[in-house]
Amino acid sequence: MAITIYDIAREAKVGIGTVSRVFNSHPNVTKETREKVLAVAKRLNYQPHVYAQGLARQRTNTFAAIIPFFTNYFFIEILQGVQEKISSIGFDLILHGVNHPDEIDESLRRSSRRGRVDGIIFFSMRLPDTFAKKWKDLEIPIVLVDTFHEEFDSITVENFQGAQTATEHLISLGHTNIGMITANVKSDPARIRLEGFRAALKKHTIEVNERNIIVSDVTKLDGFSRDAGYLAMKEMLKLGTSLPTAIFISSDVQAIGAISALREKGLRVPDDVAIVSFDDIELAQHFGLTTMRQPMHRMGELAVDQIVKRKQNPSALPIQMRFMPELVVRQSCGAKKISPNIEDYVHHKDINEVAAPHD
Amino acid sequence: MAITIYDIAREAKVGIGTVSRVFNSHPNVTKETREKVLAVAKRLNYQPHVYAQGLARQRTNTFAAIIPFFTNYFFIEILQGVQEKISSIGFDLILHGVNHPDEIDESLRRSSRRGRVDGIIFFSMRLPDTFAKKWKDLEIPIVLVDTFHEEFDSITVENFQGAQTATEHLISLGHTNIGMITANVKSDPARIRLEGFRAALKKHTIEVNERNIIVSDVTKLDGFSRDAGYLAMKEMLKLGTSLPTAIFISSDVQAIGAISALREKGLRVPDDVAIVSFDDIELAQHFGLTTMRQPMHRMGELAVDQIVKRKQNPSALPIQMRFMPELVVRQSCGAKKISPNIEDYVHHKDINEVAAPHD
DNA sequence: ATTTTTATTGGAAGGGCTTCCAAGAAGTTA
DNA sequence: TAACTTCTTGGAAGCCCTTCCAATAAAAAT
Repeated sequence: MAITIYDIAREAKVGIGTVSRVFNSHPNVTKETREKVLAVAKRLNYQPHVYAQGLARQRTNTFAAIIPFFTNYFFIEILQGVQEKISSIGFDLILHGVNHPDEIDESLRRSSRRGRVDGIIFFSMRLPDTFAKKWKDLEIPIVLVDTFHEEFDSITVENFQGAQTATEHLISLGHTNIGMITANVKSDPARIRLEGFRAALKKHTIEVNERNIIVSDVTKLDGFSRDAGYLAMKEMLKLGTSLPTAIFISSDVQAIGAISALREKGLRVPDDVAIVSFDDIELAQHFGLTTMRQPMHRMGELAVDQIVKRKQNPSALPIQMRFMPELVVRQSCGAKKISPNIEDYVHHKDINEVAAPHD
Repeated sequence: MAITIYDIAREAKVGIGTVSRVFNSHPNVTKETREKVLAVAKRLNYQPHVYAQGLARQRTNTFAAIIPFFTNYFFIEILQGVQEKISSIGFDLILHGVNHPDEIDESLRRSSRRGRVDGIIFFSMRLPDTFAKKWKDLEIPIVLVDTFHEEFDSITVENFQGAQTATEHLISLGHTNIGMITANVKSDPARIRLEGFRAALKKHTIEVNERNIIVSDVTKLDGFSRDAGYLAMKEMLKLGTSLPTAIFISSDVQAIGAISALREKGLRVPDDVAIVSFDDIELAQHFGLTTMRQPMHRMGELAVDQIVKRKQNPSALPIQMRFMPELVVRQSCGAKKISPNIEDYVHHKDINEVAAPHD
């Protein structure tokens, strides 16, 4: 049924080796032979069999991405970078969404099956120790994004510095009663951002009021979710009149949830409470969030680059790439805009009114 | 290096056929042999080679999803359903993000390479005619989601009815000066929703004022984007005092953009302009959008089911599944809330309020 | 005890490609 | 012209499985 190189070889009156060489751009094929073969291949509508190639070549031209399932826009934006880069080098992407921590092992196992993929990009979750131990036996490169393990290549963001910058921005706006809402500190980024927050206050000799720090104990997505943000803010609102005038929130999605909670109480952002968050997902713009931008798209691209490099040089020492997040000033922090450009203005209103049109 | 069934056969002192049978749960293997083989396999940490299996079995246990690249949350929510279902049946998912219409052909070609995938799920875009013609030569099942072609299985939503329901909801609230913002009518859903809108007005003998209809000519994502919605509303605002008091917008993302434009002019939703949109992406909740819900997650799952069925019965007539979208009443339409409890609104209400999509 | 049936097993063939080796053709050099 | 290189080519072997067939062993029936 399907056309194979044998069919082509027969029709073109050449050997299968020659046909193969033509398709692999091997230099030692005369122009005439090449053209003859290509003509026949085209006529028969030949398509190489990817699995047969994979088996013979001992590689798959496929990478796997293991991602905590995309309820979270942060991952999607990274994934975009991954996808674009991957298809630009002619590879395929196998996607593993992990809905529950238990599935991590299963995903890793499936992906690390011999000959399944040529590399794994592992996102945000803590790499299980069991895997780290076994890994040396496999020959598959793996790169971590938004998570860290000293034995592997990783691409992360300077969470500490970023948190510090965010907090200092609030300080620079004159706030002294500053709080923080953090995701579950079982997650490294959450924990480190909290440390950065503390450090910033300390640096400016502002006393840390522990009651101003709400640590989420939500486990789903490690608390990097709107719900978690909403709940945390509800909790913080119990502070009543001593509510902080400014809050650093460990992610944009949480900030969005937190804003909902504030709105419920009739509090306005930034007038009553100034907010700075982290990530700069696309939505941050809608909500006018001042936030620490992570170059997510770029991180995705780099992950692919790095895995390719790692394949070429498996024994090099693990590389750690860290990005410095960038402060993006919008409206939620209440900073004066130097240039009131329209786009930002648009979203300013959303924060206060549109999302809850009526109550 | 890598362990093969030959290694296991040797160690376990059995034949390779027996080893294979053990792993394929073939019934005719004695318990002792099976256990012996499994023990050795475990000891050697055997992993079957997926490509070799694929080659021998003539199938891949992999599906491809071809998706307009996910700037649009609508797709992501469908993709979640797809992913969950796919991994629940032990298959893998190859993801093709299409950033530009030109890439559609390339993606289809790659996916339809012999032996690459066992099925294709194709989203939202118009299937190229060239492919439709060639398709019969391939033996790969394909199912369309959110797009239609009479020769293929498809899963869509009743856009006409949905648009009509949405519009009638506005009519039922007493509006008579009703407008519509639609995405690019090159997209079928956009066009059909417009037709439904017209039909609803006609049915209630409200004259259609063409100036109240803004058709986006944005090509990116066929105008199903925030920017497109923003621009369209800017356009509509030129109507000045004769601005419609209610607007049906062909998607949630556009509605979000449109609301921004309204806010800019100091207009409030729903007080000044009532809005109903379409999709019910997760964000709709946040913006309090009254919208027509599409069961996206479910559509994703069904797509997988259907492709499995189609594999079993390739010659059956194409099946067309259509969901009736459901009106979800929130705030943007100005309808009275039954329970003004804002907490419910933020988190739980929508979930309980809306029945599961019917089959 | 003998024949028939059924359960288990080994391993060749085959799936479609790449790659290596050997051989023949063509081109160089002296 | 002879001896040596360099190109080009065909096809066997190998990648790792599944599956089928034939063979053997065990169980059942006579």
